[in-house]
Amino acid sequence: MDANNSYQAEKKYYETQASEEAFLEWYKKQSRPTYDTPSVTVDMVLFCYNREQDELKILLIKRNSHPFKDSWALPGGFVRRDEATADSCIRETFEETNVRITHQNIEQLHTFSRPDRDPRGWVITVSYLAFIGEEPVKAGDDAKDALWFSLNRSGDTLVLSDNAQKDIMIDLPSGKNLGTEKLAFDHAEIIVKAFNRIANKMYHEPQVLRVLGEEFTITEARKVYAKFLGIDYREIDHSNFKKALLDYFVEVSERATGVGRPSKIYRLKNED
Amino acid sequence: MDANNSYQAEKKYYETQASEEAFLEWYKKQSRPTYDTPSVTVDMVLFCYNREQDELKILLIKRNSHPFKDSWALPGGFVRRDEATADSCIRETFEETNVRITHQNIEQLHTFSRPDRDPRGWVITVSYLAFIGEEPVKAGDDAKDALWFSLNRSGDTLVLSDNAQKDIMIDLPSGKNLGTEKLAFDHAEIIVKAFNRIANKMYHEPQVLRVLGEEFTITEARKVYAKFLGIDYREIDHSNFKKALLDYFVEVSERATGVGRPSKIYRLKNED
DNA sequence: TCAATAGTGTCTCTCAGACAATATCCT
DNA sequence: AGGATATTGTCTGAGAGACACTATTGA
Repeated sequence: MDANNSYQAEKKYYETQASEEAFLEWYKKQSRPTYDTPSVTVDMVLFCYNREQDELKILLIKRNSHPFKDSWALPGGFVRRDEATADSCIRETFEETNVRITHQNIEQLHTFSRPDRDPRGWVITVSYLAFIGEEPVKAGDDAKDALWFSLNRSGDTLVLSDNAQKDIMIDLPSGKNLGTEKLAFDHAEIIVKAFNRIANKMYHEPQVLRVLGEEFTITEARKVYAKFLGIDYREIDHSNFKKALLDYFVEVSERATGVGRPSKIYRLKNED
Repeated sequence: MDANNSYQAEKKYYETQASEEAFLEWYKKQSRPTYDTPSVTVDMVLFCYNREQDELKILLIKRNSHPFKDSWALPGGFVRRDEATADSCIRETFEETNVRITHQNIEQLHTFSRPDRDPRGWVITVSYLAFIGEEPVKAGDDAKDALWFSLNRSGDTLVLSDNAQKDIMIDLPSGKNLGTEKLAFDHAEIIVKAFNRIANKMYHEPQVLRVLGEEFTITEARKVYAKFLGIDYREIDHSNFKKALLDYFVEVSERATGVGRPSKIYRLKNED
């Protein structure tokens, strides 16, 4: 206790009496942690869209180690020293799934900190959101598998599906897993947060359309929006949709392939 | 190296071979930290409004210990084990300033993680935003002072002022301190983030009006909005303003005091 | 009665949404 | 030619913003 008292006195001296330089020098010499510190992880909610299948997709990995071994989870992992969390997120996504994201299309979502959200102990996670044109994935060392799951909204339920996998179902209002196949940690909640955020912002920040890659047609954009609204794309009027979003688009070229009148091709305007 | 190799083998065994129960038991016995972990703090951006002075205010504390001793800073501090960050934020705000916040009017803002944002080393901060009717403040043990600073927007500059203190100036586009009086850490950036967030959302999420306490008049609400727009409140048309926001209000009573026709009193409707 | 304050009403212009018409391609 | 797909154009009703008017109070 005496030792502790003298440590406290010393601490107080450096914190309040000494110069800032002296304080920092002293501080760095201390081995005892001033406070108990949590681990910090990042999680990435990454969306893409497949034109042929008309499917909105979300990237998941299968965990190959405890906890939640063999469960599906968002890509992510521990933040390293000298890394901003956005960088960790980009790095981990690449390591686990071989998908390269840039700072352009990454957006911070929310930080989840329930003290019991990780069975290993105290782990806080900073979640991110991004959109990318569909890319091949390849599970890295840290993951047993990596897969684009189709994501469909049916009323208040999100259904994540893949032919070879059991469906994962999430209740939108509560953010809870519904079926037997459960996502790791609180990742269902994170996905719901991302989904709602996108649906709310899409009409004034159409970054979602990056799932279509650089270029897209009005109808393709309608299809993507329809996925977030949980409706058929034909319920979104072509003319009105175009009027609402044309300010964010730049026309780049004319024709395309396929049946019917060729569509014009657009890009997203650069950041406002 | 041999010791380390065998540790790695053991780790791999528990992570990938053993049962989850066995893994967790093993995990909790480990003394060596699996990863280097950052400290995590919270910061609170708290706004209020003083009717007599017609001033929007923000709560700052004067730091009484290094680093940034004697600088003004947002209330906040280290997150403790078994605490969600929102709880830490409420606790620290109370400890440092004697102001009680509830979960009702607290909203997560952003997590700041630049690795060099704290001279002590690796510290990540989760920032929060809240509104409260004006309350007396009293500096706690951790702070040398606690004060409501008036906040005025003049073009692209935020000016934080108090009669007895030097003005603090922040450039809105860059989030940088302008004058000689500088805020601690990256707190200028956090305040700018909060300010912009409020200004963007005010017309469809008028939670800002909680700075007026429970009840308020249309004109009082206009005055608060004008502060965020950096204009005189008379530039906001009474009639149009009311039309735009009436859906979020409930009329509670009629008359008030003062010169002129008595105003009606409103409350915010409960959460949608 | 006048100035100050606040609430109510009106006019116009714009925009969102429903729907109709036209254009271009494939078979 | 006919069906499919996409673009362009029109009509209407609701809402935003400018502005004028009325109501209530204190001096």
